[in-house]
Amino acid sequence: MANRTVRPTLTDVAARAGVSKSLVSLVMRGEQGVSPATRQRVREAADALGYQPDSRARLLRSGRSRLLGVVFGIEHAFHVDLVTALYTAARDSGYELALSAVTPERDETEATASLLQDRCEALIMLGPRTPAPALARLATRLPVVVLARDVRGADVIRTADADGLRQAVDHLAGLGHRRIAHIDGGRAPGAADRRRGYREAMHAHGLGRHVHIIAGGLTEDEGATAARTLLHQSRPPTAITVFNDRCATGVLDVLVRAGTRVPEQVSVVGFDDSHLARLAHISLTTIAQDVPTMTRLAVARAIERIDGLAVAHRASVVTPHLVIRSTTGPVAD
Amino acid sequence: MANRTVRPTLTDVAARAGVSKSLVSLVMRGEQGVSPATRQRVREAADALGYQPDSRARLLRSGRSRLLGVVFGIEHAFHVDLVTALYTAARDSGYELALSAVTPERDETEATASLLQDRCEALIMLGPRTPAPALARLATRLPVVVLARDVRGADVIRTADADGLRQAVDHLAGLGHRRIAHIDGGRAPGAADRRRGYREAMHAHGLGRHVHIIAGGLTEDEGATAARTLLHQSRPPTAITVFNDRCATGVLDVLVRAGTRVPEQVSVVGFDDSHLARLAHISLTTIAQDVPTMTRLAVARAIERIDGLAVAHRASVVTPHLVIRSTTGPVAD
DNA sequence: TTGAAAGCGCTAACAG
DNA sequence: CTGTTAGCGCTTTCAA
Repeated sequence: MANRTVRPTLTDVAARAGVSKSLVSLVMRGEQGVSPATRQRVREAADALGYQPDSRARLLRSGRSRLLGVVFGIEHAFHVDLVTALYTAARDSGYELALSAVTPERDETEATASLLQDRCEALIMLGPRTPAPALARLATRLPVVVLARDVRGADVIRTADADGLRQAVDHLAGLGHRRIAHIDGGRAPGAADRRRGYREAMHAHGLGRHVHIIAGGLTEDEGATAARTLLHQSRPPTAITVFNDRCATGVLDVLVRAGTRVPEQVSVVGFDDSHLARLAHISLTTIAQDVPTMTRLAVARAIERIDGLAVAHRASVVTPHLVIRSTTGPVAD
Repeated sequence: MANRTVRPTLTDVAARAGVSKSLVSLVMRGEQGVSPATRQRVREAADALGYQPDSRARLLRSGRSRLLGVVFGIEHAFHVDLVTALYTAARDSGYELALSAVTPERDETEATASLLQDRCEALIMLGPRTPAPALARLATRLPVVVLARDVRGADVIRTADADGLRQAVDHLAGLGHRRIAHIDGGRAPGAADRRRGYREAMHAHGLGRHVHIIAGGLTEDEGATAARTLLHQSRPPTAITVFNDRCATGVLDVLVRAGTRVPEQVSVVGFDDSHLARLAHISLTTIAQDVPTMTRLAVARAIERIDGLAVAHRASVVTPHLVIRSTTGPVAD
């Protein structure tokens, strides 16, 4: 046979402690109304047996799973930051997180389906790519909180993307930059708003004729490609705002390799303040999404809905803030 | 009340189809011995109600969870690659993956405990930091497969670390390099073997007196620090082997910023072949761990143990291979 | 081929 | 404070 030891059940513990199952149940859950002596004996019996409650049975009986499903893209640096913070946010909520990763070979549909089978009570989806109607349909079955994407028919927690880019442009303009470019995120969630924020801020600073948007993307490679395009121009920009940190990392790399000094010759601003930006050797000036607030809101919203509180789907917009590091400086002239 | 729809149960489907619960159960599991007509009616009823089996109840009854628990460090690039591959490896195994992340605020103990509560049938642990005795104790309770770390008392799937570094040194020596340094991984899993492999290979090439090991680590920042140390030496090496890709990325960055051309002046070799190494703008020569093989072995080993097949704990050592990209070249003189 | 009944490990009423 | 009972949604005998 296997080396698998049969796991002790609540009944085993009860037998060993010489009490009823109910008492053991109460003790294990830390409920009140058990004499200290009994509590003590039960604890000892449980420890001796190495008893661990079976969450499946527990949840089956109580009709709930106390599980919050999280769908995330495991290769996205920012999602990783969000998941990390979600664990913290959920810590004292009475709910556990059930992770389901989207990988190149495992799509969102699959990731979601497995969470549904686990009877998660709500879904928190990070930057989902699922079409809005499908998302809305899903939201009729269980509470769905969408993070980092704007969509109707579900609860949304997102960053004020346009405002973030405004802050970036304000910062650069304040440093004297005029030729400020934007490497965008294409069709990625939030990209349209960030483009708009950039454009509006440029106009607000009277830099309308310097508006310059280049196709980028979410990845390092896409950033690198865009940066090369920029370098080959007759009059390259003195500052670049980039869709996200990951993409900005690619941009930085190309600049440095080309011998362009950052920030002396070109300033670069990212977006997200993901762990990438904080790396000492990158030290990227960026627009920080307020991850603790966003994740706290996401968990709170999910629970509200589970409790049947919220009625209409709401969108919470969280303000980002500028974090100045080493990739921005005064314009050289 | 909440917008939560009560999920239909097997009983609901049975009622609607006008058959017994047993039949529905058989149909849902695709078992034989049900007339086509009945099968058809049950299918329709299930679809009409949007029925989805409750995995918890199913597993409770059958006494199994068919779950493989995975403990991983969400911030480690290589773990992310492994998790991605594990999903693929487990796809047709009849088991599902249950992910539990280790974060700065959620340690391995906590990550493991939640998996145990879910009654995972086996644990796959990626580069665990848990002390060997604790790991061995855990392995007496359920099958534990350790990936990317060598430890007694559990099943181990790991890369031939020393051999990997030998390949790196062979490659560099073949390019004419003599002053080859090694930035190590300190106490990280595998670091000792990689150090040893480096040292042995250097001696094998008659380069014993050039052996030069510098304290590094697993992260970009640690690599950057080590690289700076190296640059400040009177006679810097012409080639550097680095503990892993992540650390090598930090090394590269410092070199490039210092105006050192790679590979013209200094060659760099990483380890892992994580997605970082493949980024076009990094294009790091590296020692590739055979991720598909390792993950396939890990899943297979876990299942063997669950089935009670394997007896003694075994260590499977997978051979890595050199992937030549753009960070290595002939020595300049 | 189909159905009835038992029970997985646990919690929630309720009674003592 | 403690024990008894019933049953969560499902699978699994066992009979029909």
